[in-house]
Amino acid sequence: MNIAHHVASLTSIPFLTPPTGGETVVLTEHQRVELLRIGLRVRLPARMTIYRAGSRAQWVFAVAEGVVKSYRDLRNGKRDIAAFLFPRDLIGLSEKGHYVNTVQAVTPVTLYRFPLEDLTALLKRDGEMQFVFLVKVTDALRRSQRRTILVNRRDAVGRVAMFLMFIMNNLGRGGTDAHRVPLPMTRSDIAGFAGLTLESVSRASAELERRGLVKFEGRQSARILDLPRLVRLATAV
Amino acid sequence: MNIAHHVASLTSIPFLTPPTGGETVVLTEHQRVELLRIGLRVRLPARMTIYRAGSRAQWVFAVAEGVVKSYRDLRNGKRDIAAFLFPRDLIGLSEKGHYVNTVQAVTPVTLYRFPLEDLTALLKRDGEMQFVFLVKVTDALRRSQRRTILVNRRDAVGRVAMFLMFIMNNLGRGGTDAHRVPLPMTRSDIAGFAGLTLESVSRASAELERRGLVKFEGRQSARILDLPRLVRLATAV
DNA sequence: CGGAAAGTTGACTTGATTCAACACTGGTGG
DNA sequence: CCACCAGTGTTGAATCAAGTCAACTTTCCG
Repeated sequence: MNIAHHVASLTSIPFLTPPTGGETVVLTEHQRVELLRIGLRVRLPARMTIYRAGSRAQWVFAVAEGVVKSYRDLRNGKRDIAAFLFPRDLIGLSEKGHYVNTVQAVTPVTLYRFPLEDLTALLKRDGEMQFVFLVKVTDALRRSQRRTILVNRRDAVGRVAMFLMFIMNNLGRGGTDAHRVPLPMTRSDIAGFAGLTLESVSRASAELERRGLVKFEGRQSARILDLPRLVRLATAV
Repeated sequence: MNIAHHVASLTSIPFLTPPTGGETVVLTEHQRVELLRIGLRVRLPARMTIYRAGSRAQWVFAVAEGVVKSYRDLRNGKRDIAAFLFPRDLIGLSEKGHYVNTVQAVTPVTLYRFPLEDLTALLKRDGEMQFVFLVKVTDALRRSQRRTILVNRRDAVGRVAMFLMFIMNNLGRGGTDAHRVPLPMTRSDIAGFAGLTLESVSRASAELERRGLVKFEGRQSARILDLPRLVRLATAV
């Protein structure tokens, strides 16, 4: 696989409707080269911590392959999953020079690592490229808001349905089987993301299966049996 | 008041720790002028809708004065408050050319309105200015994530405490009385933001008052009586 | 002053959490 | 190769806090 490929394919939903509609590849060949000059490709095994909350923020990462989780451990012992990150997502959110979340590989991952200073310098120089990043962060903001809607729901079954839709929208491009949803994260991670306990996720999953909407195949994957009804349930709020 | 002042004072927490630490004014005189050339100052009364979810996204706004709420009406009749926006915040989040939330003035507001096309063109030309916007959106993302933590909490009292801290952090610069928290929004808005019902907000507020942490003075303002304990309660999660 | 909107309070319901016991899975070493 | 073990997930019963429904009060504004 071409090393440059994934950096090249940073895509996003622009502010302005693109002529074609939908997603677009937005980096030029030249920009790709510029990014690779300052970036380093890194491969990490599953479960590896990429950085910890509070540590000095030196890099921004772009996910090329795999799934990553971003979380915070709360005082009450719970773990709030701030986001799951997929190929083409950026990681490295910091505040006053320190990362705000801990980020960990869920699956084996390939990342591109950019020194923060070099990247900001490059972005300031190249307005078009920076715009790609701006759009990307805007997209992350939208997703964060959508997640809050998910967490605001009262019913566990609806939240899990919404979570499944969320994964489909992010890993759906897998191409193979449109009705198979990979679930590389643990139930505990799902619970943290959906604002539920692990037990509630388990019960809600069982309920979805009982209703014939979804079939869980092993713990790493689910099959959507009745997409329309699942969608209605997920958007019922 | 100088018309240019508020646009000029778009501030943010940069990726890189600024030399002085804390917030910084980041636009130069030249950039201010450029922005004002494409921007229009708008004053709106309280309750005025600035734009509706789903409508064509033509503008980006910067809040100069006042408080604004961004929300979505959900199918189940509830209203999810995505964010409260304060002076220096940007509004205009869109997806595929359409606004995702409805935005409404909570108090009388002054806004600067920028045509989306002109603004994007300007940003692409001026990498330094775009960086200010990038940082600002990054900041919004952080706040959105923090809000999710708030909503994830189980206890209503803690959520209201967290909400009060949130307002203090955003309107605290009012200067006058550090222990007075203005609450221009309705209880219903607070409920929507905190993921509670209006009744629960009412009861939680009463509880905070009973515990001697806060005194509600009318419905538009609260007085913090025991900040340390309130902070501990708000960060207990 | 009057009416509508906003907020409060109370009684009851509900569904997720909690606590606890049990089942499954994948990897390790005897 | 199998037995064991720890990590992960499931299921059940009881609890409890926020939601719901309803009556009432206060405030705001014409």
